[in-house]
Parts: sequence; C-alpha cells; structure tokens
Amino acid sequence: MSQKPSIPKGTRDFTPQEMANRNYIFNTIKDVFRLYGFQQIETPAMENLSTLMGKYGEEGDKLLFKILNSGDFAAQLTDNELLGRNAVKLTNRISEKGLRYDLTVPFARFVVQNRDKISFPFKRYQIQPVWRADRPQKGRYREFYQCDVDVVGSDSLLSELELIQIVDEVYRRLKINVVIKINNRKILSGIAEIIGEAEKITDITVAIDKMDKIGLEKVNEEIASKGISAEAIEKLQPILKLSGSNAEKLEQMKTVLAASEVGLKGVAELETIFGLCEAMKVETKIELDLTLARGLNYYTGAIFEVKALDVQIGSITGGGRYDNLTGVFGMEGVSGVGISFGADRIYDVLNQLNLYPETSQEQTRVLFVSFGNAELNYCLSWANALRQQGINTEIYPEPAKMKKQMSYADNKNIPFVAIVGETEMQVNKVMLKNMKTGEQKLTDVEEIIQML
RNA sequence: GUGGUUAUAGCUCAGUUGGUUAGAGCGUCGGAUUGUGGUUCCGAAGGUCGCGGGUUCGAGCCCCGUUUUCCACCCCA
Repeated sequence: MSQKPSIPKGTRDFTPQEMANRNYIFNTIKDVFRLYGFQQIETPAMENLSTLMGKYGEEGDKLLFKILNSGDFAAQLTDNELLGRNAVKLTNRISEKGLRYDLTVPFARFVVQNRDKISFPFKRYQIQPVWRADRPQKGRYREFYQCDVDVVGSDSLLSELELIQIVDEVYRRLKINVVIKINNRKILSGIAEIIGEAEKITDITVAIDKMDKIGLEKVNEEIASKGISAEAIEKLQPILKLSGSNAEKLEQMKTVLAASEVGLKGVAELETIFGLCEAMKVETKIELDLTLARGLNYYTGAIFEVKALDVQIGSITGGGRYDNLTGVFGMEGVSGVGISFGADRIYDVLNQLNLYPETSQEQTRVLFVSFGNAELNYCLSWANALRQQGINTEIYPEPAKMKKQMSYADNKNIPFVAIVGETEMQVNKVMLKNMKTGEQKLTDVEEIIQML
C-alpha cells in the first residue's frame, strides 16, 4: 500500500485509555496546586532563541530544538557563511525561535514582561510540554510535560514549606512512595569556600551529584580531573562521608562550616525548613543529602529532588530556590522558589505499579442501540434528557447489527446499554441492560435517571 | 554528541547452516445466532521482512550505509 507513517524520535501518541490515566495525574496535581492558591498560566510553545540561549549552559544550548525561519531563509546568507560550515553561526542566521526547554525560564520572562499585571508574591502553576533534543532512553523523552509550581517575589522559607507540603500531598493522593531529598546551595558554596576552591563550585557539585551512581572513589577521581588540589579533596572527604540523622548531619556541618558565613546560613535555612515540616506533620520522609547538587546553576538556596522508592527511574520531581532568575531579563532582586513534577515519569511509575483508580477508565455511562432509523430518531430526545442530567450518553449512530453495537459498548466499557426496538417505542420505554450483571428491564426516562 | 542494541501482518512475536509459495496468537471483518456483548466454533482479509545499496545461482537470514527502538554515558523531569 503506502509507506508506514511515523512520529519523530522520542515523541509518543496517547490513546483514549492512556489519556484517561494521564489526566488522572494532571488533575491530581492541579487540585493540590489550587489547594495552596496557585494560579495557572501558559506561555507559548516557542520562544525567541535570545530568551532561551545561554540559560541552561553549553549543554542546554545544544539540546534546544530550533525553528527554521520562515520564508527564504537562505537568501540573505553570504557564500562565506555557507562555506564556513560553522553550525553555531549559521544557526543564528537562519533560526530565531526555539521550542521551550523548561517552564522556568519562560516563566521568568513572563514575570518580567507582565510585572504590571502581577502582584507579588506571585504564585503560579504551569502544566505544559517542553522539548529537549537529547537521545531518548528510559524515562527520557524528547517531548514531555512538566508541572511547575513557583512562588516569586518572596524569600520567605514558608514557600519552601508549602512546596514540600504540596509534594507530600500529591504523592499521597497518587499513592506513590517517595523520599524527598533536600540540600542547600549555600552549604555547597560554603564547602567550596572552606576547601579553597570557590570558583570550582560547579565542577565540584556536578561530580558529587553522581555519588549515588558511581561511588566515592570515582567522584574523587572526577573532582581531581577538574584540577582541584589533593589537599582540597582531602578536606572534602568528611563531608562526602557524612552520616546520621538530618539533625546530626546539620550539627556536623556547623563545625565543618564554622568559618563560612554562607555555609552557616545554608545550615540555618535547612534547620528552619526541617522545623516547619515537623510542626506541619509532613509525612513523607525528608532526607538531607549533601550530594544532591542538580545541574542547573541558577539555584541559590534550597534544592529539592523527589525519588520514587518502588521503581527505579530518575527523579520524578525537582526544584529549588533561585534568587535572581529574572535578573537576566533586566528585573533584579526578585527571589523565587519552585518545583517541577515530571508528569511523564510519574506516568511511567504509575504504569509499572498499576496504581490507577478503576473509575478513571469509565467514560460513557449509557449507550443507546437501535434496530432501525425510526428507533434512532426516538433515541435522540432520550439521550438529550439524560445528558441534561449530567449522564454521559452515547447513541450508536447507525442501526448496525446487534452484535456490532453490543461489542462497541463492551469494548468501551460502557456499563449500561439502552436497547430500542419497535416494541419499546410502542410503550414509550427502552430496554435497559446492565452489562456487568446481564440483567435488563423495561424502563422510562425518569427511572433511568434515578438508576444512574 | 559517544558506545551498544532492535526492526518480520494493526499489535506481540516465531522463522533451522542462506534454498521453492514467510507462519502463529491477539485484534479486525464475515458466518454459526434477521431483538442482545464479554465464552465457544468456522471462515476471510491483511506483508516491498524499516529503507537504500552490496555479496550470491538464490537473502527475512551475510556485509555496508541510513532511519528507528531500547539501554548506558554526557546531561536531565
């Protein structure tokens, strides 16, 4: 016949069944966001490249999907530019838009651009797809949804608390066992300061972030390969090997960081947050993890990451405090804190554990089936009456064979079928059949409405 | 971007050292059953073996390229 159609690498279609499951996730998350007074915004799928470029590091720039300029983009190019084969320069000349890479940077742009319409602190949530041109693998897609919640315009640690409470509530509702890992960028800065490698902070954090995966020795190797002195690495060891309860860890950190003002501030912040969580009886386990660094270098305070305990997959939620995100867009001094739920990974987790409530599949409550065109017409007003009562109702649109119509109901998991033939029409009733039990009885409109 | 892996019917997969006309289950459609689905029985349709090139008398099978799948690294939700 024809060649098979396909979709781009790392993207997916979602069937009605899958969408029912996904909406269960989105709705759960949304409900909790609203419960805390967050308001929804949306931003365009595409942003100007000038907004996106340079915000995610060199790696991020490579992973941006760029959109070719419309029209004859080649007309203005000089032969030199073409023959130079410089991908970066050429890109700048033929592309000025890109698909968003996350929701945080577009949000920062949004805040700066709409500051006249916003009152601070601004609590927003945003649930939209983002795109990354990296290679797909387990739990990693090129198009995926993020569910962001952020508070900007306040540096109160109560915001951190709220976000933790939201995480706690969302995963309780979804019935996923998780652990919240928490750290503080100020502590990491303090550490770099103490060991005398303040400017290598990024390299150090990227390396110790891998502690879980590659172990202490390899982390040390990687740090050494970045040109950090053996002496500094030696000083780092007690920190990497830190153990005990959260409180014990913090006590130890106080002595280690005694000479670092920033470091101590980070410790104090975490103490406050732990105290608040305890007072508010947050049930989810919260674990201080000094190896938690996270790649994004715009975090300045608390850093969060949530991992599922029963499924091996990357983090399913992450975020942190950023003091000056809007600064790059010319609006200084706005502090924000936010987290992002990775809907697609949550979806994978729920699929693996099969944790969907049964009702999420069922959509249509009753299907009208009929034997002829006269019966079909007769159904129309019945269906209307049911719909007015809020009952999801369908009419099989043609008088096909009974078997065909009944199978349709069966396949769609429709619990009730209203059968209409001549005899039913004569007495102004329908034969209502319960598809689970097989029972059926002659009923009129009022009766159906009551039964359903 | 690096390394490995995968691709056969709508879906899940068989297919012998390279040998005639590529199979099964599920699904779809039709029938057994002209007013009754989910069970059962019978039958049918459905394939450029991802795509392009090469080796060979002969390729689903071997070789090269390319795309795709999945996995690891980098990075990340």
